[in-house]
Amino acid sequence: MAVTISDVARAAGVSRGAVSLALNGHAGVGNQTRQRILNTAKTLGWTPSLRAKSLRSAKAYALGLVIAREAKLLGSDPFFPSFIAGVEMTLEKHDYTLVLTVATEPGAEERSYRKLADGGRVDGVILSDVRHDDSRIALLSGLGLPAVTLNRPDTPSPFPAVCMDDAVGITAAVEHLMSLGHTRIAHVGGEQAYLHGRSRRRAWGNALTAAGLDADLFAEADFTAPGGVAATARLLARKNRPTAIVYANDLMATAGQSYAQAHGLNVPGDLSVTGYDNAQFARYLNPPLTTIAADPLAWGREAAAMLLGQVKGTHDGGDLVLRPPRLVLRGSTAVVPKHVAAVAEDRSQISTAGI
Amino acid sequence: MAVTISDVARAAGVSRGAVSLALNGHAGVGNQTRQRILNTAKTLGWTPSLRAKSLRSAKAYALGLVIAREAKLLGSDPFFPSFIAGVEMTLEKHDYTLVLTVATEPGAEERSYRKLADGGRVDGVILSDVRHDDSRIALLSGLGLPAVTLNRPDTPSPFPAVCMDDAVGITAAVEHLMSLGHTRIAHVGGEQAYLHGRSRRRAWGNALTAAGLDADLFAEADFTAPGGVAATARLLARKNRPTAIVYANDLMATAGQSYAQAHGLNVPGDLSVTGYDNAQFARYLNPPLTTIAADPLAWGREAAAMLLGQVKGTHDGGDLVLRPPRLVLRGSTAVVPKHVAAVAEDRSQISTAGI
DNA sequence: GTGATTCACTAGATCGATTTAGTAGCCGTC
DNA sequence: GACGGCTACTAAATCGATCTAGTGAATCAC
Repeated sequence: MAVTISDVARAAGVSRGAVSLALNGHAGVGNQTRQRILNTAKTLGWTPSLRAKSLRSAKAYALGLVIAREAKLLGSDPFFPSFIAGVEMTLEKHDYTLVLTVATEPGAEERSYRKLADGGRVDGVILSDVRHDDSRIALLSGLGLPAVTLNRPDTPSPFPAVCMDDAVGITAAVEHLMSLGHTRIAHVGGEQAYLHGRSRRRAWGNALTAAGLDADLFAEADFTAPGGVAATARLLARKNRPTAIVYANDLMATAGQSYAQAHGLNVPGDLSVTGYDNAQFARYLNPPLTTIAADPLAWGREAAAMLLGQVKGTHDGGDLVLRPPRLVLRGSTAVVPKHVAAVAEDRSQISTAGI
Repeated sequence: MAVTISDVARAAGVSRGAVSLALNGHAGVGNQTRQRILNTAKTLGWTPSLRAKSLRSAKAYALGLVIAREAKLLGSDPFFPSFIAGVEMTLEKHDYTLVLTVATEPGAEERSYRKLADGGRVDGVILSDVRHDDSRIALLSGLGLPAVTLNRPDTPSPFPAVCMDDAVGITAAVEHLMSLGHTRIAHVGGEQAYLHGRSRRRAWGNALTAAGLDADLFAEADFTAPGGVAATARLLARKNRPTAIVYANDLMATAGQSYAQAHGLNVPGDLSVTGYDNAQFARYLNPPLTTIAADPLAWGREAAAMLLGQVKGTHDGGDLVLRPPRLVLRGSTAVVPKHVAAVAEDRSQISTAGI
């Protein structure tokens, strides 16, 4: 920090320009002079000032991530920490760092993006938790800030996307439950304002209708444990209660499973349950939770790589599709209870007869 | 970004210096000139270039946090996301941002600190997960980087600390268990290289010996679920198995409880269990987990505030002690099983007689 | 009424690196 | 031996803000 390029120049008896050329491996200095400069730089313990570099090159050497979450919800989200670890895996190979902003209040999100963009604190941002008709797309293109989105927005977006299809996992979960004889399969979804809330619901609905079943047992929640409890309570209070519930994340599944057990239902004997995320605690629940394992680490790694490419102008602009999450079978799913199966059998005969 | 202070100066018909004075509210420009400058700046949409400011003021306007964790462990830690949210609560009020680095490999940690310090990317760092004889203290003072530590290191440290005493909660947990009649109370600790691993163990031991009980049922683990399982297995395999286990975090408690149940033990009927962290899922376990609720949000908020004070030279150098975590009673703890209580009674009589 | 002081403002240096334009010296060539 | 072309380097501008020194004009004191 204290030692600058001028100090090196003086010590080596050359001009600042020569030092710059030597240190950056550019042509224009003779070999012995270059060596002398390199040696003195090393001896003096010179390190480049990122601040000077930034000003000169009009680059921040940093990428941004804005997380919009209520503060108290953040601790229970298994996604972001792993995702960020993935981002770092890419960044540590380059001379970039991650600037993280948490927007805990609704209005704070836009302010956060402006804060990152205005002063030129970052060279680009990763857009996560994409929402239906997401206003941030327009905001960022207005700000002229390069970006990469996690999954493709449902509005026209100038930014490339790194995609991980959550439909595949949900479809697998529903099909798994159907193969166990379930016909009344409910879904507790996250906020439908989020694209991943929507796509999970859609996948659930499609899998059911493709099998000729009704997709009517839906309850919207908010990805939180209390929300999961409330949604589960609504579903179980129905006259035609589900025999299986596909939750949009592990936290809601955990809370829902706990609620069902507290009300005398055996899981999976009376009710099968699946989650999403494969949180580490999920396999230690009682029963262990059948869930869907995504790969947030890879997602972070690739998103950062794509954004770097975007910033450096080497990215071609195309989307990248990652390997989809896979179903992890554990003890929270089992064959449909016999008496229910019998009833379902009756019904299906009746409905078949009715056609 | 495109519009600079020179543009404003030209448009307002004054010098760059005058614009700077006006925009920063310094004396030296007349009132009407100041207004004119402010207006033109607003009209042109000028925002200060953080890069130029940084170079000029030799400040980064950013604080750093290095998280050293294996990538796959990060998703299950309820501490950091909340902690970071707390840090942001403080930073968003100032013109600072958080630069986050994740060091997933052992050697990467020092590199991370150097990366933050060398280029002058941050003005200070928060030192978390303080270890016994922590080498980072010397590293950071060598680098001349201001810092704040979470809890006071056990080596002389020039940095102020924000402290949250985890002994209080553990002591409360042990006393709670003793009040339920337990005498064979084990502890599954985290790595003893961490100060919070040590202090929790010490608190457990002290509480037991203060009550005249032996603190011999200790098993070291690593804060992970598999580690919790292994440690629990070792404890339960002892001839004189514990009737209660105090775990150093919720994840290990969850895994341990699950292991005990899988091996035919009723929790809390045969074995009482307590955790630490009050992770959101903990109250939805079966049974709900008795645990210790810290306040990582407040910790982050105060640590950031202290570091900012440190950086700006307004901090007095003293430590700050936050309110200690509190015990949250749930269903995983209950009175000691009768037959065990009888045996314990016998023993205590014998040992008393032996004195 | 003259010297001192204050006010409002400007010119230019500065932070640390990169880059452009230019120069001195050397070699080769016709 | 004059010129072109090359290498190895230097001086100075540049990025965008801030800070220092200084200037001209107005005001004040005695």
